[in-house]
Amino acid sequence: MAEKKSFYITTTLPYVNSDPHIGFAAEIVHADILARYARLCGYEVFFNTGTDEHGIKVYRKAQEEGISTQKYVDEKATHFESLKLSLNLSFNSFVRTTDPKHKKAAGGFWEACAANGDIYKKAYKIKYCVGCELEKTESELINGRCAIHPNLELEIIEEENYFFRFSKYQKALLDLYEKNPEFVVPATRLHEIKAFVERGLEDFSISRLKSKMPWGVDVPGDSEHVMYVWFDALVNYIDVIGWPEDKKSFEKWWPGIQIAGKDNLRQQSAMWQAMLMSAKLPTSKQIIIRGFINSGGQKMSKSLGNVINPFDLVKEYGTDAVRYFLAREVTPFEDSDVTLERIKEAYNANLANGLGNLTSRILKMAETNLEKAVEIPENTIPEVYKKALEKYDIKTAADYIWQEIAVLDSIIQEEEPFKLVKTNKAEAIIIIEDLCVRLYTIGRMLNPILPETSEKIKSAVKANKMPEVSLFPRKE
RNA sequence: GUCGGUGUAGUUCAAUGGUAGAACGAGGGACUCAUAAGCCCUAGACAGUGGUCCGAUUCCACUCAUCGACACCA
Repeated sequence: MAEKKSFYITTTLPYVNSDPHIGFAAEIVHADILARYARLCGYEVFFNTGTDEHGIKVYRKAQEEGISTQKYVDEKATHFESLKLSLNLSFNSFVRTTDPKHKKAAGGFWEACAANGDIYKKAYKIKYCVGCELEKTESELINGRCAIHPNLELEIIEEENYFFRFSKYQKALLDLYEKNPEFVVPATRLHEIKAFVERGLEDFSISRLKSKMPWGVDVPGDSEHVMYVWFDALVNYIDVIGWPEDKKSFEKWWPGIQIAGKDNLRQQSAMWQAMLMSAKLPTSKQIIIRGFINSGGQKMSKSLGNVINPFDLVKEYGTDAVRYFLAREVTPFEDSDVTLERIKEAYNANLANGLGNLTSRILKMAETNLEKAVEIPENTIPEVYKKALEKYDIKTAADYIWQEIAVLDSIIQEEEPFKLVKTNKAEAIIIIEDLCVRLYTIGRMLNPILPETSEKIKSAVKANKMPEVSLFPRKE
C-alpha cells in the first residue's frame, strides 16, 4: 500500500517577551484548521509550533522581573503551550529554542552556511543612546537622534560580528518568487517582498557578543559570540522534523507550509529562504501571511486598555466559540477589527440563534418523530467548501456552512414538518430525515473549525437525541 | 518622500461598463418544532473632482482619507 501523503505546517514561534495575544491565537487556530482539514482529506500531518526564547529582550525582561532567564522562559513556554488545551489545538510538536536538540541543530545549520562560505566576520557599527542605555536601530531614530533623548549625541560603538551573505542570494530569491507565483500568499505580500529584494540586499549580522548578551546559542568554534535570535529561531522549522540527523523524516515532511503575521514577511520569505539555499536545502513550500487584529480601530495596547486576551475569551465563551470567532469573524489576510461587543453579537447571532438553535429544533423533531436514527451517506461534503479550504480561505468555507444553516432554517419554516406530522406523518418523516442528514453534513464540515461541536452534532444525530445541554446558550 | 493596497448602508463585507446584494444591528408582522430562537416585511450606501464612453459604483487621472513596505525590534 502506498504511503500516505504528508502535509507539514508550522506557525512562527512567538517571542516570549509577552503573553500570548489574540493575534497569535488567530494564527495558530488558522494553522490548526488547515492541519485538521488536511487530516480529514487523508493526509498524514505534522503540525509544529513553539516558543522563541533567546535574545536581548527576553534577557532584559527576566532581569526586570528579578528571576533567572531560564525560569522566565520556562514560565512563558508553559503559558504558550497551554493554548493547546484552551483552543483545542492539534499540534504534535512544540519546540522551544532553548531545547538542546534545537541548539545543536542551529549550530549544525550555522556550520553548513559557513561551509558554503556565507558567514564572515566584520565590524558592526552600533548606535548607542547613553540616555536609554540601549542600542538603537535606524528606524527608531528621528533626524539621526534618539526619539526619547534628542538632546544627546548617539555614541557609535564598533564591534566584530558575524554576518550572513544575504546579498549573494538576491537573484536566487527573485527566481524563487518568479517561478512560484504563489510562494507567498496573498499576492500583495509577494509583491512587497519582491520589491524589497529588488532594491538590493545587505548582509545581516547574525551574532552578538556574549559578554554583552549571553542568552543565545553558542556560535560554533567561537566562544565569544552567540547567535542572533533570528538565525537560531528560524532553524526550528526543519529541526523539528528531523534535520540533520533523521534524513528520512526530514525528506518526508520538507518542504512545508509556514504561516506567519505580516510583520514576519521578510524573515520567512527572504532571509530564511536564503539561509536554506546557503545550507543547500530545499526552500519552503509556501508562506501564508496573515493580517493583524486591531480593536476599536486602534492597535491593541495595554495603555489603551483594549487588549483582548484569548484565555479570557475562552473562559467567557468557550473554546469552540473563540475558534469560531477567529475563523470566521476575522479575515485571514487583511487586518481585522475585534471588539468585545462584536464578539458577543456574533456569538448570539451565529452560534446561539444559528447553529445551536438549529441543532435543537431539528433534533427535537427527530427525537419525537423518528423511530431510529437516520442512515448517513458517505462523502457529503460539498466541493465549494473544499475549494475554499484548499485556498486557505477559512472564512469563505465557514460562510458556506452558515449559509447552509440558514437554508435548513427556512426549509423548516416553509415545509412546517412539525405541523405536517399531525396530518401526513410519512411525508413529515421524510423531511425530518433529510434535515438530519444535512445537519450531519454541517457537523462534518465543522470538523476542522469547531472540532468539539462537530462531534457533538454528529453523535446527537446518530443517537437521534437532542443534546441535553444547549450547544451555545444565548448570552444576554 | 518613493512604491503598493484599501475607501460601497450604523457596522462587517459582496457584485457589476447599463444606476447596487447580503449578514449583524434597528423598527414592524404572522407563526410555534426550537435557546423569546427561526421566518416574512421596512428603513438605510457606491469618499470627492474631472476624463473616456451612448452610458461608470465598476476603466483612467487627480484630490482627500486610511493601511502597509522602504532592513538588523522580534
